[in-house]
Amino acid sequence: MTADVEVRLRADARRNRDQIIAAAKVMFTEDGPEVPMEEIARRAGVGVGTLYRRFPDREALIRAVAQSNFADVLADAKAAETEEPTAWDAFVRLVGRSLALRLTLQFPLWSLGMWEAMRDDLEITRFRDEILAILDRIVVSAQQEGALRPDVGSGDVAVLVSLLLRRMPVPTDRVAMMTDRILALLFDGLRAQPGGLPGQPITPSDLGKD
Amino acid sequence: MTADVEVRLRADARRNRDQIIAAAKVMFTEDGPEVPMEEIARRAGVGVGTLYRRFPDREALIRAVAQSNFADVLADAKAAETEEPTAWDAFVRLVGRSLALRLTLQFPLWSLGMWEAMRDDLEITRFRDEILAILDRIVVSAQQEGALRPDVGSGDVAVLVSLLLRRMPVPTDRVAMMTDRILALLFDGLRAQPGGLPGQPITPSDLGKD
Amino acid sequence: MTADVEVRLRADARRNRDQIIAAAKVMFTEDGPEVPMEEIARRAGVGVGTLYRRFPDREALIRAVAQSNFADVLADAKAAETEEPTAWDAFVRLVGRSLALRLTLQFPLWSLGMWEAMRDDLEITRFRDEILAILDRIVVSAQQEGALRPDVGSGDVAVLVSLLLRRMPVPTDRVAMMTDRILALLFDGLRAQPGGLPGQPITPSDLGKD
Amino acid sequence: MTADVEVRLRADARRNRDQIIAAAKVMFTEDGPEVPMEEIARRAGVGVGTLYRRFPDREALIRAVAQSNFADVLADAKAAETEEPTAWDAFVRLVGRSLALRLTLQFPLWSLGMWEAMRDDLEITRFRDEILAILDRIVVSAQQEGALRPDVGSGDVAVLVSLLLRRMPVPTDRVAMMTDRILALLFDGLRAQPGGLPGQPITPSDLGKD
DNA sequence: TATGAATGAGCGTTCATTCAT
DNA sequence: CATGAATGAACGCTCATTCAT
Repeated sequence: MTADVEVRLRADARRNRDQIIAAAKVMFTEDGPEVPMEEIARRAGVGVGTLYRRFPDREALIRAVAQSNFADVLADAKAAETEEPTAWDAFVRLVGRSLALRLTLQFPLWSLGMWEAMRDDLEITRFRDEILAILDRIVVSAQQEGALRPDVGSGDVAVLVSLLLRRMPVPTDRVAMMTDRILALLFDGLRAQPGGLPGQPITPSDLGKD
Repeated sequence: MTADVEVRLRADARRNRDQIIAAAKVMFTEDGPEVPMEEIARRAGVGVGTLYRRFPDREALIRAVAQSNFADVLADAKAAETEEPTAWDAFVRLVGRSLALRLTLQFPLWSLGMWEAMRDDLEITRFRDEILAILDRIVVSAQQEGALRPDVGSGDVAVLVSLLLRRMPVPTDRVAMMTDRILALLFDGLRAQPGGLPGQPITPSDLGKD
Repeated sequence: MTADVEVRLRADARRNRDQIIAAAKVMFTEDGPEVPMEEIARRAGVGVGTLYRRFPDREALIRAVAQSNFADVLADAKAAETEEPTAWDAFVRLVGRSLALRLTLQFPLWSLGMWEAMRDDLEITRFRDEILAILDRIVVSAQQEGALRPDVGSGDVAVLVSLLLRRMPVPTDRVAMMTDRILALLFDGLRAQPGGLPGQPITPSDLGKD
Repeated sequence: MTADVEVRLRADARRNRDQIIAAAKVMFTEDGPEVPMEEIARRAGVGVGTLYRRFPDREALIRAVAQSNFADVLADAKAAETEEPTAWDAFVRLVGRSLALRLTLQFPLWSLGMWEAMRDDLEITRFRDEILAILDRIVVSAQQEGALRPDVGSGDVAVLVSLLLRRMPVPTDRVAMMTDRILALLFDGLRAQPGGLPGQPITPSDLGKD
């Protein structure tokens, strides 16, 4: 019974927490990392105080949102790896179709401070490492399949995608088509076999040392 | 004499204006679009009052900086078109080597409001149209040369580049190499002849309607 | 059975109340009258809600703490009066050695509002009157003994002590010695017989009219 | 002419600064160190922004007020030393009659943090050292005159006074008389020759090491 | 006209108090 | 009756913009 009460309480708190993160995810994505905390609270249907009870400051909230995003990406990556017939298919699905990936990647680009905050977050680091490990497996397999050019590393892919998948400030109805074309161009570039790329393939550990 | 005085004043004012824009260009690039106006003024060596005399508000200043950037890009584009032996070379130079282009492109991505402000600025629109016209000529020529795949439009290129050329939040010594590799991948994709891209080539007028 | 339960509850409640007051006493003394209520509750090992159930607001809690302090002082005063051989000894013990007195006296000095709150508290007033009555008896006796100068009233002593016995913001190891010296100076002043003090001796009833 | 303009500007700013400090002095004294900054600004007749332009944060303002207070005390101390016929007279005047001293002394008692902030302020330290040096001279002279007991140091006096001269939370009309009586008691204690005080005389350098 | 002082709205954050569980 | 989650008012501080000099 006591347990029951506590579970109920937790359920409530949990729901609030989730609502806050959901609201923050939307508002950060729409309005950038400086949206007034009060707006986030309003959108989540709670008071500011509640928001601050769960997340002591803005950075904590951002980290929580990032964790949530990374968790989604990890799920996507796992699904892509296990469900697709070829590594290239998995690659295309993960890079080209993961909405979670898109949302996640525009996050750390906000500012250097944010980048660092996220790098120091253990949870996020863990997610990131897992994701990169999966991506690395996919890249290597796709190269063994002969579908992906051999002179790229999974780090190249990560950088490329992180640069590419950001919100375009154009009317939304056009974004979809544009994005598809850009991705197609990108895949063509990644498939091409010819001459070498400059420098060395970028690996996950290159990124890790940032 | 009066004229003389006025001319002098104008020279002074001109210098102030230029210093302010130069300072703003640096600080916007380094610290984003929300740097305190007073910092910009300090860096320009003038008082805030002077800044506000020249640019009634932040948006006006941003527009002025953008104009200046676009003018630089236009100069780059003209030089590329006239000085390079082939259209493909001009294309690579403009897209891959124009620092002005890079700086310019990270600008309108700051926010939707900024994008709109710039679209409504007559001067900027003029620059932009000229730039896109040149880019379009280069693209068409490069396609006639057989160097550039025929199923892309100059709008594709503009979008691709605008997404690609942004500051990466990684240590600077690594950025150069990463950028080179990404650009090489991109050019390979653009060179590839194979199957079609989805949708229709994006043209300058597509972008104009945003 | 119901009675039993209620008695049990009362015992519980009583214990909670005591813990809260004990915690508050410590924290008010250490951190001043504005310590967050939640900290007090945490230290007392109860939830804020419980604290507020017992004490409707901060002032109520402060009054309760003050009552407790005054009760301790009264006990000290009674003990001093009955246990010491001479009135002067009782006087020195009460004024110079009563820790309860010291703690109590830094209390009402916090603010005028607090002072008034305490003056309007019937319980506190009763304690205070009893304490002052004892002090007055001691003062008169000590004067009859010839030990204490005749031109002071117990009110003088009360005022003097209330000003004197406050925490000094210096490293604690030095405080003890300083306090001893100050008290010795004070007692010398009180013992001295010479010329008159200005004004009239301050009596308990003078204080009562504040 | 330019100079003239600048002087005018400075005069304005100076006046604002002075008004802010004056207001802060009053409000800190009346309401403690946590009065809302906005109240201080209102009382000074300026906006919050102006206040923050001059004093980057609350601590800076407090330090400025303290400096001003200490400067006043120093002036009082100098006047007492030069104008009074005997060292004992100077002593009584400084300790017993300096309003500036009274106001100053309730300052550092607010909190440990404040005490430290003031100790790290070079300006304040300088004033303090000068004041203590004068007090020390006065104490020594008064002892040579035979008026002041020889077993106290100027540090004893400083501590005693700092404890003694604080606002009493009683109706103002009674404060004056009470204070006079307390001071008279104190002076009697200081004059008395009998037995020794415990510990060693407290010197300015003892205080300096706090 | 250039300056920088003044203003005040706005956001982050804390905490007293209330109330659902 | 205990708990601790939720609320929102209040205050610190920043900065865009205005305006006196």
